Amino acid sequence: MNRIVLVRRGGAAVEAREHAVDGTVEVTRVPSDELAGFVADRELTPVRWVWDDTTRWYPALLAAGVRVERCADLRLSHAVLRRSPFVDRSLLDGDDTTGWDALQPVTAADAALFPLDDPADRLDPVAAHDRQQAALAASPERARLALLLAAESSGALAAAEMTHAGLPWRAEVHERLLTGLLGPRPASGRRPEVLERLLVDIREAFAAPGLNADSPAELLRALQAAGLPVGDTRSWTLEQLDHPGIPALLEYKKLSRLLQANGWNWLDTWVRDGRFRSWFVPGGVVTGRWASNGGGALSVPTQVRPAATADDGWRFVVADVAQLEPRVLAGMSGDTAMAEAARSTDLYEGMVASGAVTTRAEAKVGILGAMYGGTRGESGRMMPRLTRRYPRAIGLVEAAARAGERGDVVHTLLGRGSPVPTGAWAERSAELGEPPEEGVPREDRDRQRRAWGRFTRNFVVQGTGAEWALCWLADLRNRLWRLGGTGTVDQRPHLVFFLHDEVVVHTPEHLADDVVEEVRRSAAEAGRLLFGGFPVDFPLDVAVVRSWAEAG
DNA sequence: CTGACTTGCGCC
DNA sequence: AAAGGGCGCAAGTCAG
Repeated sequence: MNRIVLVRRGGAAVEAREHAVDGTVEVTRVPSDELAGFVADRELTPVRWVWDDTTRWYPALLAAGVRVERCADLRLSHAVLRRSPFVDRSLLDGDDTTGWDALQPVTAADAALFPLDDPADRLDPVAAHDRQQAALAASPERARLALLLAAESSGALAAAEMTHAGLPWRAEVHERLLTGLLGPRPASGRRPEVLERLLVDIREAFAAPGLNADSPAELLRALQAAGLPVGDTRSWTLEQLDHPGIPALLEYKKLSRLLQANGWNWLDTWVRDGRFRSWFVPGGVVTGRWASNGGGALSVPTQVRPAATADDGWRFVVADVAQLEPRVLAGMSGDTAMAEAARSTDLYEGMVASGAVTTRAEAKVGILGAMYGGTRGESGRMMPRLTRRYPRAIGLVEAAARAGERGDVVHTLLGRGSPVPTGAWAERSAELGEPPEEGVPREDRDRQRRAWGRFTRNFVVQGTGAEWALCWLADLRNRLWRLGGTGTVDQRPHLVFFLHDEVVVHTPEHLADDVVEEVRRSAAEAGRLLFGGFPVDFPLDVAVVRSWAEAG
């Protein structure tokens, strides 16, 4: 398949360098205002677009109604390759390597700034692409790495499309919900009346007339003055207390949180024209998970999800994977016993059925403890039994933890590397018998060492889970496009939300059943891509709904 | 005053 | 004795 490298040449033109499979290169100068038409034309036959950064190219193409099938995102690929233990990093060295290291994605908030002085314009995408291809070709694990890079780049396309489309959101539903819980929208700077009433009760109950319940420090002093033995003001802590003022305080905290995080200001800021508009940030987390920017898109509370409602004549298809990470762990470790338990729709029940544990609660706490490094209490007690039953799965996370504690780098199945640890505990000089850094007590260093081990333990599972999800998303994106017939991305079934192990597709109602089918097929395909013939299942919970709140 | 940090809580 | 991973966000707090 031909690759076309796009290079900005000032604001007015783009240079398109088409690399044919036989090695020849054809260079075309395209005026910027003709780029969308050029891309649309070349998309008629398979091609891979190579560009410095999807967030710098794709939004404008989408705005012009042009969708691309595949790309190579040099910024994201660079980030993966620079850290991968599968890569000879010296092959990536060039004059502008540090520039690629530092390159940040852009969001619409920056858009006004970046054409004038964009650091990306000081980078050479042609040379970077050559170096990346050479590094990939020289890797002993190039098949896995190539899959990771393709998935990462597809994710970048999906993210831009989701950002472009926005999540359907009915402001009037959201407002009704707020008014019902908090009272009418107050004047700016005032508390809603329900909060005011609760505050009166709280002040009275704790004999603290001027108390500002939004101040943790002030609140803590008031609680302690009332004789309550607390060291913080978390809801979970307060729930343990027996005091007549606590119910009102808990209610206040809950409603206050709703107001601050997803209240009227949130609506004003993030919802426009019936869409919640935030930015998905592929590769925003070291493990490979996505981050988000704006409106807290990764933590939309279930409380306000009723407002996420499909357009008239459309539906949401909401799908999530049950227990993604334990299944991924079974697959990547080749643990047949755990994979057997994963044959069940509920992996934890599968563990009970096999006799590994007695109750589902035990299974859950044990597995989560194994993946997060919890060794206290219940989950700690489960470990010997789990280790006997699932030696390869538990062995894999234990090895990752030990490697992290030594200061070593660990990697995901497809080769994403963990960061190199910094900090006094990780100084290699300590191993060479040199005195440890002044002023850092041994206990502190040991605690930091174990904390890093928990991070690397989780990294391998969370990161491989993110790879599975990326493959799922990438394959689903293409299947949805093929379902659609004609029209732009948001006129066909299209992704509107993605969060670690869950997707939401917005689709014309008559295609909803087809979308369900494609969601399932793409999940199966993701399993094949990562684990080949190894028999580990990824069952989905799928719902066709009008509102996001109806799912799950 | 701004900016950096802390606290607390939402999501997976 | 203590020992649970990853985020984003808003408000409060505090130093400069």
